[in-house]
Formats: sequence, C-alpha cells, structure tokens
Amino acid sequence: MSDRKVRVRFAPSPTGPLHIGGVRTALYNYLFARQHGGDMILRIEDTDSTRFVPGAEEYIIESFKWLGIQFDEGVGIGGQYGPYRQSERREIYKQYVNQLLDAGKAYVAFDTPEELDAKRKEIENFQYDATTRMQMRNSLSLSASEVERLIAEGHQYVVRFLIEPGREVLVDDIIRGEVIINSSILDDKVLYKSADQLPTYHLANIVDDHLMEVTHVIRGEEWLPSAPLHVLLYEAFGWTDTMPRFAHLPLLLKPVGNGKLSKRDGDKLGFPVFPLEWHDPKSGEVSSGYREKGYLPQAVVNFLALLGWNPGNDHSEVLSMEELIQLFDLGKCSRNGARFDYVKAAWFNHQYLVNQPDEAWVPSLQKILEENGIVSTPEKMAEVVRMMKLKVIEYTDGEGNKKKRNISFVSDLWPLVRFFFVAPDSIDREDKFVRKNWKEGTAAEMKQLAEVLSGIEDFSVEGQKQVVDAWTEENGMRPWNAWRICLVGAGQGPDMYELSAFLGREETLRRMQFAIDTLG
RNA sequence: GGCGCUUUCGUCUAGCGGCUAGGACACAUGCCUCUCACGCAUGGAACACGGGUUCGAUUCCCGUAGGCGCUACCA
Repeated sequence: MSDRKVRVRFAPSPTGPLHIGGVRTALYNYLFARQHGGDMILRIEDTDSTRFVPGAEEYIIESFKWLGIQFDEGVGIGGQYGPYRQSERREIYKQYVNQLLDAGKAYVAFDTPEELDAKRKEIENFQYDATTRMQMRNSLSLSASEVERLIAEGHQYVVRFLIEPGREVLVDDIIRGEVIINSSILDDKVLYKSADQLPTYHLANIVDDHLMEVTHVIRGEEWLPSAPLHVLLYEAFGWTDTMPRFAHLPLLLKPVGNGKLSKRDGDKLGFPVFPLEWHDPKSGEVSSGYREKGYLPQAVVNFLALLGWNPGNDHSEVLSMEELIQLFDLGKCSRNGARFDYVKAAWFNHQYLVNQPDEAWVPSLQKILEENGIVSTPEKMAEVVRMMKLKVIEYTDGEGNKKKRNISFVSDLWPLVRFFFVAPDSIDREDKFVRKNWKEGTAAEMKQLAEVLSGIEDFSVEGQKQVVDAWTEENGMRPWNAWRICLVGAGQGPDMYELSAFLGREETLRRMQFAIDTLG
C-alpha cells in the first residue's frame, strides 16, 4: 500500500442534517488527505431507502462549502470512479454479491424479518451464525431444488455472508493498534437486502472502497466492532493486498452527563450540533446551526480539530487550516471519547472574531441594526466595531447563572452598541454605577462641562482631549464617569472622547441636558 | 447479558521507565484604568483502584471498577 496514492472518503447517509461529529470525521479525512497530497472523495451512502430525507445531500455539500473542506471528487463534483451515490451503483453490487455466492462465501436466506424477530424472542442472544444457520431457512439448510423453487415462486430472500467460525481476525488500526477478534462472535451479516434490492452498508462499503481505490478508512469508533467483518470481506473478495488501513476515531460525548453528543444536548445547553441551520422537511422543526449562530467557519474547524487530537506540548491552539494540515497526525489522535466543550468553541470564535478586520463585522452588525430599526453607514459601523469588539457580554449559562464572557459572536453586540445609535430614554437612579458617580454637585459639573464642550472648535477626539484635559486638570475634576452616565446611561462603553466625537456635539449636549434634567 | 474500545486537573490534552506531571478552556486573585472590558501576572486544580514486572512506575503486563460503542433486511 505504501506506493499507492493516498485516497480517503467521507461517506455520509442522507438521513438528515450532518452531525457535528460527522463534520469532525470529515475534517480529519481532509487534513490527512491534504497532508499526503491525496484525494478526498464524497460518497453518499443512501442504501437505506426508508431513511432517505430530501435535502440532506444538498445540506451536506453546502456545509462543507461553508467550512472550507473541499472534496476532490464525488457527488456534486464528479470523477473517474463514479457514480458516487450508492443508489446508482445497484448493478455493481449485484455483480459482486453474485461473485460471493458463486464462490460459496455467501448464501441466500429466506427467513422473514418476522421469523427472525420470533427467533430472537424465543432464544436469548440469538445470532445467525455457524451454530444456528442450519436450523434456518437458507440455501445451506435447504436442498438446491427447494431453493430454486422458492426463488421461482418469488419468495423474498437476503444474501448472508458465510462466516467461518474460530478464526482470529486481525484489524490493524492506526489509532488503536492491533485489535484481534474471534470470528465466532460475528454473525452471518446480511449483505443484500430483499426489501429494497440494495446492499447493506457492509457490502457496499467494501466494494466501493475497493473500486474507488481508497487507501485509508478514517471513521467513527462505532464502526470498530464491524471492522473484523470488513476484513473478512476483503479476504473473501481476494482484495487483502489493497485493503485500506483503518483509523477509528473516538466519539464526541455530551458536555455533561453520560452518553454521546446528541441534538437534545444542544437544545438544552444552547449550542448547535449541526454546521448549518436545518429545517426538517417532515416535522418542520428547525435546528440551529453554527453558521447562523454567528460562528466563523475557521473557528469551528479549529475547535473540532482539537477535539480528539492535539499538536502536543505547548503549541498554540489557534491554528489555521494550513497549519492543521501540516501538523495533523492520525497516530496522535486520542483513543477515548471527548466531551463537547462548547464554552471553548465560543472562545475559539472570539479569537477569530477579534482578529478579523473591523470591516468584516459590518455586514452582520448592519443586519443586527436593521433588526432594531437603525440605519447607519459602513464607516460608522466599522468605527463602532473598533471601539467595542473587545468588550464582554453577560450571558446565562445552562444552569441559569449569570456569567460574563468575551464577545464571541457578532450577535452579542447589540446590547453593547445600542447607545451609539439610541439616546438613553431613562436613567436608573438606583444603579450601582449611577449612585456612585452622580452626587450632589454633579449636575453643576456637567453643566460646566457642557459649556466647555460648546466652546470647542475641533470636536474630534484630539480636539476635545486638548481642551477638556486642560480644564479638568485646572479644576481638579474627574468628570468621566458622570459624563458616561449622560451619554450611555450606564457604566459601560468606550473611551468618552471617542464616544462624544462619534455622537457629535449636538447629540452629546442633548444627552447631557437630558441626564441633568432627570437626575438633577 | 455477550464482544470490543477506553481511563492524567471541572473540560480538551502533553507525557511514550527516573519530570517540582506541562499547555489550553473555565475558575479565582492582583496589576492596568474615565466604566465594563481587553491585556498582563499569579494561583488553586489530575495520573480510577489493586496486584505484578523493574533498582525505579503516570508510563509495561494482569485483574477490578467506571465510561463509551456494537450486538437490525440502519448507517
């Protein structure tokens, strides 16, 4: 395998929106492929016709486009190994199933789902395998003529893989090392379903990976138990020398409590588990997405990359896609499940957000302002961003506690920028900051300050600073906090000269008068 | 139940026989300061347990316990 070109695939089922764990799996595939100058394939595994959800495939493609994960071939791109949608490969699978049948490595079975259910109820831990298959209705237990008759009569049947018991099957996993499993515990898996005349995952997966010349299968840990079956299938087809290497990734776990990360956790704790917002076509239910929530794709990628892998030592954790590609190492992936730390996800977003140029915030800020009925200019909005982007915001955590955190999302900005555009229409006299900074003679001081400001020719930050600083020094006054109450109505906001310059003389004086009138 | 994977601060992790067990997020405190912050500094905080192997185990092996997954004509 060493001289083959690296080829990996991400193969989701179009059964709904792409789960964030799937995104990470795809990301690891991408990083690995790019690092080795290989190809990455997008294959749609739609062999379960009953679970097909319209729109899911488009959703998947759009998600990766947003995230900046590019496929080299596959659905929506094309390539030499297509078709890449499994439902369009029926004939191919049929051919390979027959090959197994002819070689006596698989057999047909007539047991209906109902019969199997009954069997499972009757016998505890029933398994369709070497110990039970002769008691079932299949081409091994039935005579050839009987089998022929049943087929001719149109009885539905499945094709099962004939597992030879008592063999030690070796799965060589890049992350977990050598995993050895005895074939006796495996059951005769259904390879070909009667219901929709399509193969099951196991068969389709092996045939496609072989035909598409996949060299590395990087997938979630939930596949580890069936990896021995896959190894056996490669053997049965005689493809062992080109069998891909496996890497089974640890799962993403709930932030709190037990179990793997689910959509419900996101709903409960207020974070998305899908890259994009998803509108369920059946239920009409809307699930939030990272994009709509205000996350930057680079932040999502960076955060996900570090959930289960780490560059080691004291390396900075803020890493671009290029850096990730360079540093990534499958062998250094951790083997145990990672709790989904959405607080850290917000921190990553903060990192990327504040390092964006201020202009990049403008479109989202504009949207927020519009929602609140405010129209502004791009210059003004960039100015506001410059003054406010390092501020913090209060939020309520999962337990209902009030907490503070960095601005992590553009959508956080509104409560922090409101006063730039809307004058305070009331001031809370009982507010801690107001009580501390608005005292007996404050109104008189503000009147004086207003007078000084009226007389300033150049109302820019520098112009004000010169005159007002001189004035405060002369009188030994510290008017800023009270002035802040006038212009903001509370103890927050940017530097006062910056704010008054932004508002302009007229608005500044008007707000000061309002405060003097209301607070006295 | 059976089988497999797994176990270092609250969380993500570094470590690959000898370390004051390192970093990041979160938390706390201090400095800075016209507010809230940002930033900077400091601090608390971990090797699941029991046996081995070894001069020496967080590190290797075996148990126990916990966690996770699989056990469909789903992927």
